[in-house]
Amino acid sequence: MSEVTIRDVAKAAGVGVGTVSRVINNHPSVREATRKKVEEAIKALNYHPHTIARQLSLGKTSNIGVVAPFFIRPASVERLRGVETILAEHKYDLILYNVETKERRDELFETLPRGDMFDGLLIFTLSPSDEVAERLVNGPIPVVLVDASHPRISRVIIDDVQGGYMATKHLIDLGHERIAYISDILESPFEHVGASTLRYQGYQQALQEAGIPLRPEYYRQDQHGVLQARKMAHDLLSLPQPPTAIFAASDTQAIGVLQAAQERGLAVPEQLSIIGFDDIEIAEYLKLTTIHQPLFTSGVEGAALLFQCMEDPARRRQPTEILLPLRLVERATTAPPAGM
Amino acid sequence: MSEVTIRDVAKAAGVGVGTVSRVINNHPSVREATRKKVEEAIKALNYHPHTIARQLSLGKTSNIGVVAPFFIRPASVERLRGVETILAEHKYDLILYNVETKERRDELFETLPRGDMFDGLLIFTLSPSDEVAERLVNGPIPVVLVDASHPRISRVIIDDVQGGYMATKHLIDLGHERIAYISDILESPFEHVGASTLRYQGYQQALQEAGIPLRPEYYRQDQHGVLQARKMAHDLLSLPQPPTAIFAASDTQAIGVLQAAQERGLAVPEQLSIIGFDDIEIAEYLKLTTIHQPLFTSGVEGAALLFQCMEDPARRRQPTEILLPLRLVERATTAPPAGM
DNA sequence: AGGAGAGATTGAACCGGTTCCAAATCATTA
DNA sequence: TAATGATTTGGAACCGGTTCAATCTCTCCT
Repeated sequence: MSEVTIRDVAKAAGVGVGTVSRVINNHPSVREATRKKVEEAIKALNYHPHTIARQLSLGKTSNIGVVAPFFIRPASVERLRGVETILAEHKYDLILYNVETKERRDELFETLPRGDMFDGLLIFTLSPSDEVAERLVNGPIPVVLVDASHPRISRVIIDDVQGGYMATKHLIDLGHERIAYISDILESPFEHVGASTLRYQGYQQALQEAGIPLRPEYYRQDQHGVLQARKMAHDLLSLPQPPTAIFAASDTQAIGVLQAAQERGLAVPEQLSIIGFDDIEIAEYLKLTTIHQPLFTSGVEGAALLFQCMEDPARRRQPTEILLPLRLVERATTAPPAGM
Repeated sequence: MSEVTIRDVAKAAGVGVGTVSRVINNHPSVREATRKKVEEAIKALNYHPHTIARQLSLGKTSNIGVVAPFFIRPASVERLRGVETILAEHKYDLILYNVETKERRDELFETLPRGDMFDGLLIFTLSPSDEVAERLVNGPIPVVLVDASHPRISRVIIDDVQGGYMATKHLIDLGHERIAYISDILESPFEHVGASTLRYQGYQQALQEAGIPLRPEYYRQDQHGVLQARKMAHDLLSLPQPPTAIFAASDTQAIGVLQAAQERGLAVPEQLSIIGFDDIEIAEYLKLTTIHQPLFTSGVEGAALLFQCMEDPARRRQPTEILLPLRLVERATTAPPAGM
């Protein structure tokens, strides 16, 4: 089918290949008559330039790569959507690398920095080790982290410690003292690295500030997911002295907590307050109180920053940090504890 | 940085480029001693083959393209996840084309069939016109449709008419007669082409079969989205004789209906039955009765079929149709109408 | 030792674009 | 009309791989 090459067009139009190339890239120095001749030949042969060949000789791909762990999670999807809007503006295509295992992550961190398939790389949520960061910095293409961090690489992040603090403080201000925290696994160097841990720090800070002692039994961790969160909530609520409020490290996990409360016939927020994190779309419908983080915006900013780095290599030397604001969104799942 | 080419390696190892190439692709006829020499040179120079150059000379990209309208919708995301599992097995990468406007769709349908960026193309939800289909069939790479249809192209689909029928029949069997249907815009030749229309046909069929007259005021359409659905539900429930059951063409829209019911203080399912379509993840948490369609599986099957077509070009001549089963999932949002 | 045949190796040609130097054409002016 | 300079144009060389025909090296056998 489309085995028509630029040389075929040149022959058909009776010109040289250079001229055809110039017409395609509408370079100014082509006489009008010639241009027309070539354009006709192109149409007649139904010629379309071969993208890969073009990329090779240009040394530019017009693709950007995105590494997204669990891109099915609502948060990743929202970010991706943000990225997409910027890419569309720049006429860039998106190569998506999903990551669901540690092995896959390592494989990608090994191969991607060569960056011969794209002109820029966006990494979501996975904070690189010093060694990987080193490779990324020295690699041929710019990299921007979104929801992940490393001092040597430009990044778009939120202050997770502050987020954890805000959520916990909100519960304390309502009068709660028995406040639990559930999250995905902190030690996992893999998923959502750091975020849960940092939020936990914020949680601890707020408690300490209020003079509320930390109770180890009020902290649970498990794989991310509604089901696991539901299980953890049940465990917490079965304690001799159950918490009056639960802070879940993500809205998805908060849904599991809501579910558990419902199953136990506990009224929310009268008997149990629940606060999430992220403010994903469905949180509004569920009337879930949560900490809003600008997910869509993080994608937009990350992509925009990446394009800046691509245009101006100098920016790569001096990593930029964009810190996005958090906001408490009070809906209907938090209230003062029973009896206040 | 990585400007090391295969010729540099050849020189360093004191062999010809052909030999280096053979080592890279571990072709058998290389003597052990030579192989070792080359491998050392590769390591010493930190050489990595240039993907794009490889693709050009091989005429193969190891990418597959996916066109997904509104890939942020939970249904698209689930499908994508299915696709991803198959790609990972085959070591293929994923180039994602999001579509949110008619212009973008047309642009993609114009440029993608050339298929020089990938070895196979998956199109979600957008049924091609005869003209586009013609181009796809004659194009250089195989194409598979998922949740979209054209007689000349292999596809993975569900029976939307039957789905509409099942949902409506369920409500009728419960005793409902005042059954409304809401959907996204039928005439839109663009989004979710056909599905809503076909489900509407199933709805009509079921009503007719039960001898229930069709009431035009019980059918509403608007852009896809929770908010729009909520508005439509309010309109329906404000009618002098409001419906006792609402069938929403997607779970997302069903959420809007749930919201409206809640706002009006209508008990679900006692005063209003609601049934959705898709069975997205959150439907379970919401206890939404719905028609389950195998979203994840559709991605898996679509990708698998595509790989078959890529391996065996003969399969392209004879388009395959894979019809996935639908299933009614009864949860807690449907019940007999009040007073039965 | 000489020769046949299998196996290993080389490097030019190719994939399909872009670029750039040199050559050709055109327009302008003396 | 010839000379001069500005525009256009042609096409070889290049991007970095793979491939294949030709050549070189071994082994093994008589």
